[in-house]
Amino acid sequence: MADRDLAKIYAVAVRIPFGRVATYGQVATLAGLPRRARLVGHAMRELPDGSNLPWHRVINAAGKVSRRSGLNIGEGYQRHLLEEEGVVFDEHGRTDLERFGWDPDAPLPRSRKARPKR
DNA sequence: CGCATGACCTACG
DNA sequence: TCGTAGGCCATGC
Repeated sequence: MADRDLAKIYAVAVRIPFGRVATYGQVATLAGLPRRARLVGHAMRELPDGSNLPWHRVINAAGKVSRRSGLNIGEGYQRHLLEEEGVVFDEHGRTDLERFGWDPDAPLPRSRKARPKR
């Protein structure tokens, strides 16, 4: 059922740490849905506004914030939220997945090890 | 039930 | 990095 898959997606999305971003494919894979990145997109689209889910931390594989169909919520709203978390965007509206990309192997990089330096 | 669309991804050039 | 092509699947008409 779709609802069950959506629950997995939400479970993964809520795990995205502060100041980090994850791609649809990544979330889908972590949710146990390798080829269902599109489903993640639909899941986000169906998300209510007052949701506690960090949907703004979910972006596409290109490192850019995806544009919702038809009316978008605002000019760079998602980008603003990410910037508030410390995520930096370049002129192309793209972010560095190498630095801000969420590493499932390093859920909490509170110490050294996974240093997002580059 | 079939067709078109979509907050997408991967592969190839 | 970008453009094109193929694929996946839920949702709406």
